[in-house]
Amino acid sequence: MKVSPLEYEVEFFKEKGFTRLRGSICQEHYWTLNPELREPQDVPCVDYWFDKIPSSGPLTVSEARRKFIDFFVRRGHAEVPPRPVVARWREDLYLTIASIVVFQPHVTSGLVPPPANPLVISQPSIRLEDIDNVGLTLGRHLTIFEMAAHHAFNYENTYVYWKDETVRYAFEFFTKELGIPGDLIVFKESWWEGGGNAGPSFEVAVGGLELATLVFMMYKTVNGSYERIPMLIVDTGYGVERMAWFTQKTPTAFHAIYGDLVERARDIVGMERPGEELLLAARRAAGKLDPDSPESVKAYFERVAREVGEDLEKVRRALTAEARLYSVLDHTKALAFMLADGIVPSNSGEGYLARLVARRALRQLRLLGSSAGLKELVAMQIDLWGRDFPQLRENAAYVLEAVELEEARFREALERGRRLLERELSRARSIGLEELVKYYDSYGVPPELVAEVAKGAVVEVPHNFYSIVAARHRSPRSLGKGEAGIEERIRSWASQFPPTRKLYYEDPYLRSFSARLLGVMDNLVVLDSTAFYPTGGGQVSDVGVLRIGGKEHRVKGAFLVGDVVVHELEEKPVGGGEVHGEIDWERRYKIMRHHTATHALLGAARRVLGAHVWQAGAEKTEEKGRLDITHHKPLSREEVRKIEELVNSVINQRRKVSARLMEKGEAEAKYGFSLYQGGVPMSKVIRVVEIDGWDVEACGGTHVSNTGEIGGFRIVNVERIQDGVVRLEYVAGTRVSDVARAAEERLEEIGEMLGASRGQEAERLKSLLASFEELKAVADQYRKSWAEGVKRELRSAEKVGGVRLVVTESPEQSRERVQEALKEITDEEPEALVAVIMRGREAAALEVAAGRAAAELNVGELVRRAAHALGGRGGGSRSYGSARLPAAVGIEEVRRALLEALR
RNA sequence: GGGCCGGUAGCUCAGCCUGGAAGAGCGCUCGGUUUGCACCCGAGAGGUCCCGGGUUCAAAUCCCGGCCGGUCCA
Repeated sequence: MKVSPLEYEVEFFKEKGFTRLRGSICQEHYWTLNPELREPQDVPCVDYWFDKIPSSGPLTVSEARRKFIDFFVRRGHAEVPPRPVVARWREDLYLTIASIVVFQPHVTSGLVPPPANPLVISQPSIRLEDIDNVGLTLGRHLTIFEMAAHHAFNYENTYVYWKDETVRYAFEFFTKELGIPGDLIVFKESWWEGGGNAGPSFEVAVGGLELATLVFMMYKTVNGSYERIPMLIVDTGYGVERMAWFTQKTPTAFHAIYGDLVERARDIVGMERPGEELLLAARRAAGKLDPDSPESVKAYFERVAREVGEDLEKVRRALTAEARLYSVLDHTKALAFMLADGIVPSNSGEGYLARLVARRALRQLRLLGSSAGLKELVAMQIDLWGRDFPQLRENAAYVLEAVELEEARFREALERGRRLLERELSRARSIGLEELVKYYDSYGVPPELVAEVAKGAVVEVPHNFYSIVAARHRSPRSLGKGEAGIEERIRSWASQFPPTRKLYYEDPYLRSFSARLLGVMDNLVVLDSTAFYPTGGGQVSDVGVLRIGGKEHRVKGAFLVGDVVVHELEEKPVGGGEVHGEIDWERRYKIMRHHTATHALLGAARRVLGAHVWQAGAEKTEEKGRLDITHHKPLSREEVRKIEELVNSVINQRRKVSARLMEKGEAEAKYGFSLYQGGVPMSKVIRVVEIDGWDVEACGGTHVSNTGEIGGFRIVNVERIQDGVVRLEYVAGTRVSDVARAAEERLEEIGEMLGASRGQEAERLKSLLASFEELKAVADQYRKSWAEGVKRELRSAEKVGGVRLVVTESPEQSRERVQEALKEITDEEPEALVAVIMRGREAAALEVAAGRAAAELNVGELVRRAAHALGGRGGGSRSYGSARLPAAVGIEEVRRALLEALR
């Protein structure tokens, strides 16, 4: 888009005497007080030289954050606490990647007012797209960072502030709070786009380091063009870690962020400390380093080597090792935050992202030649950041256990891969690119490990290895989800009606009601109010009857289109006006019990297993409830029992269950994001269901009013349905009795089959098994004597063409048994040629085997010819054959055919 | 949610491409040898070839469907 220069003309610049210049290398426009600054002072146009720029004194990450927040609080901004790094309130994002994410989509779309306006926040954020560059750039790339931000939301009728004030704040903060000389601060003109929005922006850079981005969100992107949105949003992002780096002037950002943790981690890994000179030279050069370009990386190493007067290889090795150490620090911090916010590592969803980070950290450790584990490092991160982020300490036990488990899994995967690879190598094959990709993609073995195991037999690993892998995964775009497959025709018809009054919310115990008929299309009916609960939130819809025009119609179900409840009848009704409805109450009550039981169960599971337990799916029907929860390992019998007992005691405590509508922001502030167990409602007001002192969730279902009404609870099945997800199935209320009866009836049935009286089933089965063993032994005896008989017959049989032929019938119909017997006979009688007929109803099967002395015979061919002569088909190998013959074939007939074929 | 790999003895796996009597190593049991600890020799037990269907005279093997595990990517 062609951006008008007017977008960047700010009153403050004129007032202060800023000039607009254009860089000679980077060709971008920027605003400065100092025309001597020939470039916009940003990577990759200049070296880092911020260490030469004065500041008001070194700040830790924690201090820089505090300073920022206090500055804006003093200027009328309200402090908003940070959210989790897992974006639970977003359906389209796994991780919180910026502070603005906190306010999307509800605030930015204008649906919900912000918690304060203007506001200030410091939001821990995680971005994984640059994970491979972490470390090498000495801190420009991080997976986890804090984005400090002040936001202002300007509505059509409420103006807060816009560009001018935002730029003033930035200038004032950097000069007064950080002590940066104003003539070294550069505002580079830029354009920002993301999440469907766009707008002009300034990148604020000092001495090569970009310290902040000031975005003025004012467009939305529509098919590649821009449309003004009614809101004007000030979206800023100040890098807290960069402020710490800038003020501490340490060789790398990691030293500024982690302090002495860098050296402690170095000791754990067992690395030498590089000379200060090397790191300082690296920092100067890192400003122009483009980690995605092999040429730029090469030039970077060469320049550092030249400046410190060292051997290039030595420098490359030292800096690569440093980069690995730094990325281990970065990844262990990201992992601590991800796990503490409740991610369970798995092979899909956000769980996979945690696994990705853990495995990359482990790989870096391996490449450093260290056998150190992640656990100790993660524990150190919890220690370092736990004061500012208490969730780290609260969930430390789970975090460390999950880390340990991930490590074990990775080791197992590598072990498996190593065995496969060694086998492959023993077949003296060389390892090419194709194999490298296969080992990584299918078995999780990174290419450098393949190279290590395969030694010389491996091709070079291409630098774009991971994009080669990624290319294999490019899949056709998935279809847009659409609202659960409701036909467009129905959708547009239904949406013309006013919202249905939801009587099932006003009184979940309402069984019958009167309403006015608003519309009919085929068998679909819309009323002005209804007690029929429409399918949603994992709760199945009600069924029942509607009396329309004097005739009763069965209601098969109901569903929601927007705010309109659509009833699905068995046939099209006639007439209209007053309608009387009645729901199937027995069914509904069972569903309500299961639904409330689900909430009680989730509360119990979180208490027994930990706060990382989240609902991963649920269904409540008349028969049973089903709840999928995130958890990193299978539940023990003991844990299941504890959870069940806990739910039953909640039932006995007769806790109050209440549902009420709350302002979204208010509910979040009061209860946290564990509200959103079943997804995030896109509305200003949400319905909050609370079991007093036990569980609070945003939920649109119907519930009993007291846990006592659940009436009883029994977990009937537990299974692991996916890595990191455990499924619980359970029944409540009178269904407990149904399930108990069904179990009893099953036992009775078994008892009857066993002929055992009540309570004697196990004894009876034991003795039956004993007699079964006895019978098996007897059958073996018979088999043996049958085989002996065949052998006797063989010995007395006439020798024809070097073999003795016996044709006989088997009392058993099992191919396998006959083969077993034939094997024994032919092993013992080398000259044997034995044919066994097994007679079935439709056809007879023939099995023929020969002993060793009959080696020159081709049994398969023999059988093929004989079978053909007898009107069947057959074949086989040199020593064994089988055929299918007409059912009535006689022994003598078979003998003659075989003899015929023999000559 | 999708791609790729896999499921055979207690364990680790071969056999599958090219259909024809289910194998190896380790472990286990017994016997011998030895009496220095991953010793050697011999014998033996141990199988729903993941499940279901199809093709075929014949399926661990080929085809279809399902279940389970691993792994990479959204």
